[in-house]
Amino acid sequence: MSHSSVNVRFAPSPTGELHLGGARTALFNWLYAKNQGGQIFLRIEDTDRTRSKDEYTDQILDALQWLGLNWDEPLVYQSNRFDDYKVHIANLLNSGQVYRCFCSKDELQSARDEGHYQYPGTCRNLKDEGVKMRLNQGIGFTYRIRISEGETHYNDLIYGPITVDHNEVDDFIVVRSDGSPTYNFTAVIDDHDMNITHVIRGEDHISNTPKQILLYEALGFDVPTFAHLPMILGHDKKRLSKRHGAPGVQSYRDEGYLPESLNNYLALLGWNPGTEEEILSMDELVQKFDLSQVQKKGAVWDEKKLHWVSGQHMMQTNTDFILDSIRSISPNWGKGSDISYLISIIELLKQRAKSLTEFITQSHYFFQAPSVYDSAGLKRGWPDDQVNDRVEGIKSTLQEITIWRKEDIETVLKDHATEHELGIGKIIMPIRLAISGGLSGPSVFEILAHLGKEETLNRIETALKELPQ
RNA sequence: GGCCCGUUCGUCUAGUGGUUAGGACUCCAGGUUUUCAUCCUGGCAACAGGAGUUCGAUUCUCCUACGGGCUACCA
Repeated sequence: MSHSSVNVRFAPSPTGELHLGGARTALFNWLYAKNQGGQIFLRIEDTDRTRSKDEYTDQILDALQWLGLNWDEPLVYQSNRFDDYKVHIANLLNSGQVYRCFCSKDELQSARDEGHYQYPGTCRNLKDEGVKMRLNQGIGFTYRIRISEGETHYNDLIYGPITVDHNEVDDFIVVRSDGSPTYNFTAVIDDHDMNITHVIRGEDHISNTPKQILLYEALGFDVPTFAHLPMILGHDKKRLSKRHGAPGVQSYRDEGYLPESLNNYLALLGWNPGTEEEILSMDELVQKFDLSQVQKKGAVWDEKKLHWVSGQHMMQTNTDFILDSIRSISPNWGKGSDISYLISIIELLKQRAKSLTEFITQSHYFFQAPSVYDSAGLKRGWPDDQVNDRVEGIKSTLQEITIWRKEDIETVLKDHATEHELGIGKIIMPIRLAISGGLSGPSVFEILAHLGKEETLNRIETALKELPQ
């Protein structure tokens, strides 16, 4: 393994399902790793034992798998690493870089309530006897890092140079009174132990970064390179959350979006390939991805554009694959029909279905006669019983067709129109209504050919009986 | 309150010390289509504000405003 190889990680905490922001972070990490020929690791940040749940871990892994963001081994759980953290704490305590703080949560909270936002340093310089006394009294304590004066700066791959004065960095807690390590502490140790070279994460971590750098230095570790990604926003420009009705990644799968579409749109949110291309395959994304093209500004999530991206991908997607994908979200779709029939239906709908669910909702009439007729459609296409006479004529014409294929049907119906001096629309609209229940869809001639002569005539017969309503 | 970050059409974005400030989504109008969708053509629509630097600033600097993030014994 060469020294310059890139290692990145995605480190979700299993306190909820994978949401869009997390997916975007995962994607950018993954794209960067693949682009650089590096590796991407996954770390489950489950140090908060009360909020972490295994079912969320499962959901997150499932979502990542669905997105195709496969990760390298090993998969790291922070909850398995508590012993490692303890060793480092002991060392830091010995060297005096960390000290025990006996202040209670309530004390600290009330100080904050009074407007003192920073830790007042109450226990910073306790003498050994003072510490010993409190320990003997059984007073609970946390460990805090001792931050010295100065400033810390680093060069963010996306935001550029960032400097923070240590006055702004509290002696923050690294180990809680229950003995569990906090995020900033575990993240540093893990990123070091996992050989992470590039930390790519959300912009909400910018202000954690100086704290972590200070910890890297205290522990004598090399500091990795940081890159912070802008947030994904809701329409109110606030960070996207459940409040915006932003669901987990799985619901996009259930809504019928292909992973490639979601990835493509997610990539476009805060990044562009430097050209005006917008529809990109995973391979193209990997090839063109570049952190220096990443935006600093938060980006508003736009469902409509996702839908458009999805439609573009759908047109380019292999039909067999679409069939498999439809079946994966709706196993019973087209059950009982030949695969070749389903394939031809997908071909017909491919240009108009922008998601897998739209294939399903737009294909009902290929499998069963319409049970209701669209009312707006009836107004236009079958307003009164004059239409019935017309349709009777069309029906007889269709009945005479011997070879039931699209071309012949088309010819016959067009001839019928000419013969009776009717606009072709006058013929097609009622027929479309009769066979599909609505006024939109692929070529009527195609639909008739697919349904077969008998089924077509049956549906027309039914419509003649029931319409006009 | 403090600190950090940001600000080009409604949204995603391109862009340069001198451009008719470009593209995409959405929306609207027209064309193609038997319908819908696709596709094509056209249209609406932006440099947050104020100073400064400069012959000239959307572009560089500063200030203000606005927005976001952090300020937890969450991650």
